[in-house]
Amino acid sequence: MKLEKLVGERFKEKPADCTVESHALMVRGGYMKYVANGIFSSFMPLKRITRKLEAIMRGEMDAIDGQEVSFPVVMPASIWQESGRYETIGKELVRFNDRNGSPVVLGMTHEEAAVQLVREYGQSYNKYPFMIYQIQTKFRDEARPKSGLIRVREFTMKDAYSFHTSQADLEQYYDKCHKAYERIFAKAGIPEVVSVASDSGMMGGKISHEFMLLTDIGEDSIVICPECGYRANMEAAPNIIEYVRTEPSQDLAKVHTPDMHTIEEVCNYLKVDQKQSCKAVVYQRNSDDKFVVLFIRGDLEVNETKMTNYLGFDIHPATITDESPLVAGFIGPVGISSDCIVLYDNSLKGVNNLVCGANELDHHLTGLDMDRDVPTAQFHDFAKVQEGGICPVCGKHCITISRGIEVGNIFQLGTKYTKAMGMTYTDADGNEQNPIMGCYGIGVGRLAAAICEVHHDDYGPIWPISIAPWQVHLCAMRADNEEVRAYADSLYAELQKRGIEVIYDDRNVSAGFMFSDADLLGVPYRVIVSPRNIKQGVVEVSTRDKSLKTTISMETAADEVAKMVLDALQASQNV
RNA sequence: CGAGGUGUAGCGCAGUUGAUAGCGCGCGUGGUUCGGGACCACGAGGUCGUGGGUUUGAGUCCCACCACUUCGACCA
Repeated sequence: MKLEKLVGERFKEKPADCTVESHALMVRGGYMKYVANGIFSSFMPLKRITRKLEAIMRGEMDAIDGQEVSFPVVMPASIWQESGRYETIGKELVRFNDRNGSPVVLGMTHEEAAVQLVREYGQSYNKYPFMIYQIQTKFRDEARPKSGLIRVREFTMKDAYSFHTSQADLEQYYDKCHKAYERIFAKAGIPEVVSVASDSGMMGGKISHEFMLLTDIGEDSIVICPECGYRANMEAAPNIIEYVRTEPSQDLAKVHTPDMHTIEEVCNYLKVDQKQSCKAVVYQRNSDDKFVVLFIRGDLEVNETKMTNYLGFDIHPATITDESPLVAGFIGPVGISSDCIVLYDNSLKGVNNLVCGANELDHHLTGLDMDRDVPTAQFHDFAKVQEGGICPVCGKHCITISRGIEVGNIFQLGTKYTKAMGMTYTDADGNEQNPIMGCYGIGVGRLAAAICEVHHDDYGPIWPISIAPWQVHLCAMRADNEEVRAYADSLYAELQKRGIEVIYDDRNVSAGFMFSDADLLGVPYRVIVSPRNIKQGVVEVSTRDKSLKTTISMETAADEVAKMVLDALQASQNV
């Protein structure tokens, strides 16, 4: 490929709306173009990267007996009604009517389609287990797309669905898939991806893992124990509490706390540690705005996912008005309105001598003793784990919290979809059973962006050779020089003859211009032919990551470069 | 959905008290250059987001709407 003919432009200035480097570099490097909110078109360099990522995924999916299939982008609402998700999923699922007025949806995930495809096939136990997968477009009408390809509305996903006749078989396959995923990320050049225990959310099922690439721009918080290796998504990490009780237990007393609405203000005023306070965090049920009040120790933050999971319905932060049965800023467990759902976090269990709201304007209570004053309280875990918190596995105070990009996930779905959609098989004893499912996803574009995010410098991406759009970036400096052109042309042909993917820059432009473009394309090997080098009978070879910079003889350049590339490629696949 | 911000050439932006719409990059032509985004000359390119209003006159002031964007909410 000649760079001169490559469609798409590279430019110097950082686009105004880019908040992350991968976004800026991929726009500046001519990889993609904005179309609409959360929707991009790709140019050839990105297409070549994603094609290679997809090839890696195909290889690994095929290796664990996956069969590639294709599900539709537009599906009849009926199969989503069968699973129940037509009603339960929010506006991310795009629903519209076809010309006949029949409701249809845009595929945002394909469990329904997978069950629909194989429910006739899988009627006997002896067809199991099997796995089907596809690599295809998904559309999710996200509320807030951001960070370039990291969070978009339309994207390509590798999604796989496995079917089993026993939980043990699912677990065994799940583990195989887990290992396949590790190989995929290692081959794609980011072996540092870690799997973390996660919350299953709308997918259903119990066990699930997310594959996280740790970087500060990540949207997820990950709880890590450096001592024992425990890792979990913040959403799913249990918060362990140390039991704290002080003696003697004081009597309840009302204190005047004028205009003090936050727990910080109250604690500063009363000169007590926030750990000796009980704060109220108020939500409302989405369906009818009924108030849900959570009492939690003052220094902790609420994990809303845990609340939603416990409650079994969705909530949103409350709007408290004068008509509400709550006194904003002064809510406490003693004498709280019975017109709300009241929850207590584990952090308050058995604790005494707390400061809390008095359910009366400008007043708080001191001396709250949970056992004595709120004897009916039931305690559950609703808090976020904090930096330095207690590891739920090894019990040490060493939890660290990192940010990560979720590049893939795997779920043990169980029978949620097969049961809802009436997929059954006859087992060896002649009984009807629902197959047990697992599903396994990787976002292709997000993966490309995530790799860029952790593999770039100030000048552009540094693509791992396994997924780089090309393997060699050949620069003919002073292409108006006959010798340069003749030699570079022949080297271009010779490298291609040896199976090397070459992007060839023979434009008659200045060196800086040429190098800047090469940096933006991030091709791992750069080969420079120039009058200066020709005089010395050499070509220059360097790697994009600057780990290698050398010269080799013009006579053997094609063979040597080809060997370097093929060796590096081979090494990247030995994982 | 809540709170901010921004809409002016392909991109990044300036545009003062209301009076001929500008700069840089990019693009085209010609020339000079040539190892880290060179330079000169000439040139093309604009319904100033949309609609309404005020005014002799609106990119600029007022109102409404739309789009985008940042932060939250939400999210396999």
